[in-house]
Amino acid sequence: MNLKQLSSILGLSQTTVSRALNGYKDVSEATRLRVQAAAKAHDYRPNTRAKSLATGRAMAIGHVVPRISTHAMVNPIFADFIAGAGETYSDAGYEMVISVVDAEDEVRAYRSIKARGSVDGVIVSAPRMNDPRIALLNDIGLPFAVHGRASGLDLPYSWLDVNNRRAFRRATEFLLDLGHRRIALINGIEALDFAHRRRLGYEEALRDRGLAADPGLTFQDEMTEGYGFRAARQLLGDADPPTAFLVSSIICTLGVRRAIDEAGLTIGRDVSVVTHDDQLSYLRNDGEVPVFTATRSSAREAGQRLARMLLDRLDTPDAPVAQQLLEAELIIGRSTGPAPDRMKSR
Amino acid sequence: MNLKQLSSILGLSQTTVSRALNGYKDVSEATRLRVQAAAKAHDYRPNTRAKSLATGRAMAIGHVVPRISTHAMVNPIFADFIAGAGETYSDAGYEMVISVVDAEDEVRAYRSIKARGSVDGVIVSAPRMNDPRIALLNDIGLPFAVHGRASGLDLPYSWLDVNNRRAFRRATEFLLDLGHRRIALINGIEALDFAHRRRLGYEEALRDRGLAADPGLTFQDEMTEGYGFRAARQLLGDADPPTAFLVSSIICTLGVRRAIDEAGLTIGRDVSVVTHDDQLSYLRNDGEVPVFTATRSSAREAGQRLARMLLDRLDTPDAPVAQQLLEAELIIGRSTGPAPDRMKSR
DNA sequence: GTCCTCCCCCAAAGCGCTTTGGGTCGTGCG
DNA sequence: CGCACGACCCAAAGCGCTTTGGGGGAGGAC
Repeated sequence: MNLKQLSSILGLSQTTVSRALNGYKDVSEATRLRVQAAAKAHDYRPNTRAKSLATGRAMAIGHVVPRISTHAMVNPIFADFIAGAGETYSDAGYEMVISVVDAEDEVRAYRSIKARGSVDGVIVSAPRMNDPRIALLNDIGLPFAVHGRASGLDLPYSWLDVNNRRAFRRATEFLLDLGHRRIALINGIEALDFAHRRRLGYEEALRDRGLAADPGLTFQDEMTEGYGFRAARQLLGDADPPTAFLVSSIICTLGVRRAIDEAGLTIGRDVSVVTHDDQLSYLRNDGEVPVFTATRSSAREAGQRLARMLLDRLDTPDAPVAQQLLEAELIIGRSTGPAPDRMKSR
Repeated sequence: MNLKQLSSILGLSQTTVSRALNGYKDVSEATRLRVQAAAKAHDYRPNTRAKSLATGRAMAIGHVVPRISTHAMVNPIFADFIAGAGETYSDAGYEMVISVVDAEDEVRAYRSIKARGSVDGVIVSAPRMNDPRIALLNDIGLPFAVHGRASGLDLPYSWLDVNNRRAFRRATEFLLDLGHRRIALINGIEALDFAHRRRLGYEEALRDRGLAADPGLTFQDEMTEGYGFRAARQLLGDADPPTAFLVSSIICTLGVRRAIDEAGLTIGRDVSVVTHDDQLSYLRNDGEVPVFTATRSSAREAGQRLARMLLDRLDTPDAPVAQQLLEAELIIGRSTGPAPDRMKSR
């Protein structure tokens, strides 16, 4: 069923039917109702491709996910984030298109997306420091919004970020208040902006107490369970092991917990752990008393909000860029306790 | 830069330029090269919307993810699966569009997808027993391929599945061989086909040894960490607790491990655990000796293969439906050992 | 009666591409 | 020489929609 058929059934012109369905003024209430009824009866939906060709709007938002040819990684946070964004899109009548592109030529990919015109805008994920994509997108005029920020750029652009620096600063202070002095940081890859900011927060808190960050206590890598395990195992085998771990992802934290268990230590008593918790739906860290003390911020909600932000931008392209900084809550769970050293020294 | 502009620059007709770029016969090698060079120089890409309107092919595949309004869940397996599929699409010049739809009216959603014509086919995930979507898609003539199967239907359709029954049968036999008699099954929701089949495999293995499945030992739910924890905690508190756990997802297994740890038991000695392992990229269960004994099958690879299957189907719609049954490997890790009861009884 | 407004409605152009159905050469063959 | 046939190329139609730019008719004001 297409417009032509529908309008001939109704004995009206395509113009009138189109206007009736799209809520234009120039059509009597009576015919509008008649058209709507017929559309529903025949289950008519305008063909997306034709519609977007005519209007110039694709009614779709792109998400570009880089494919690292060497090491195939799918961030589980991505799933929750996507789900949140997807809900917003679907409510607004938009579709979500995901392009998997070789990380090597992301630039080409964005140009191509623009030229092919299959989306109205894109969400940029996992910005690096001085991320070149932002300038590029500004250049080619493809609307976008960034999940995170890019330190070092002073271009204006729309973003939504968690206050990673403050969150990790608070988490570190919390551990310091408990008497911990050797605090390990199991971070994400620090070329990524969020990880960089988390380290800044960690270092600030230490510095404020007159402590220097021990480079031997900080790790950075792709935030897998295995990485968490290996880093923690190594640290716990040291001559002067940390009494607390600050971990960038709950996935990673699972590995840290495994290493602690294997070392025969008890979490929350012998060793404290604070994690960042993106509230992944399959890995909830909640309940009356959560398992892990955590800086908490919902990836799904971030997806919803950022999608909204981009859609608003498409509606009013001339509005100033929007920026949202979300604060992570510090949730006290059962994985933290007073530093054991301190108790001995009493 | 569009076709019109490009062809006027070249002093050729749009027809010729189009044919040159699309590899048609009717154009001399000289002009073809000239056209290709110009296209590259001006970074020309045909507009997707116009192209698909003209050809009738959207060059996109849809994935429909249901949104459960009450309980928002994002299966982390989905992320890996999607990533695999996305790679295949991108290599084939296809895009992936994800529609988040209210679970209540999935039927309407599929009809709408067909009518709007924004994709050439869809992947159906998480089929239930007698899943109505399959007949529906056959009816409306939207090409599709299913990740899993739907017990109870004898329609022909394309699918790719893991041999869940055999995998869980083998896993159960493995535990039985170790002397375990009380084996808990921490399953997914058994209205979903894969979970149903896993239970069948579990029951078959028990029956073959003359054992009846104890209903008190089997659980089913959304496969979260929390569910695994609660189920295992409850079971371990029983008067006659199981000596082994068979778990449907590694996420769930993390919760089971937590419960076992909290009960002061040692995994692989006091309690054995076998899990299904989808080889999630952030939760690898590998290394020389994996942590968990597992039935292993890659979600990402499934995505790649199923995508390929659907694309092939689009190319040759009249070919018979394709079906692939993958076998899961049984990987022996450190989470299993002889049943403790048996040792006592020596 | 005439003119002007509204109110509804429509024909046709246009979005950027593919594809049909010719055209125009030049060449080889009888 | 004339004809058939390839090899190249092109104009125009068409994909299904939106939108421009009217146009007819009813009603009100003069």
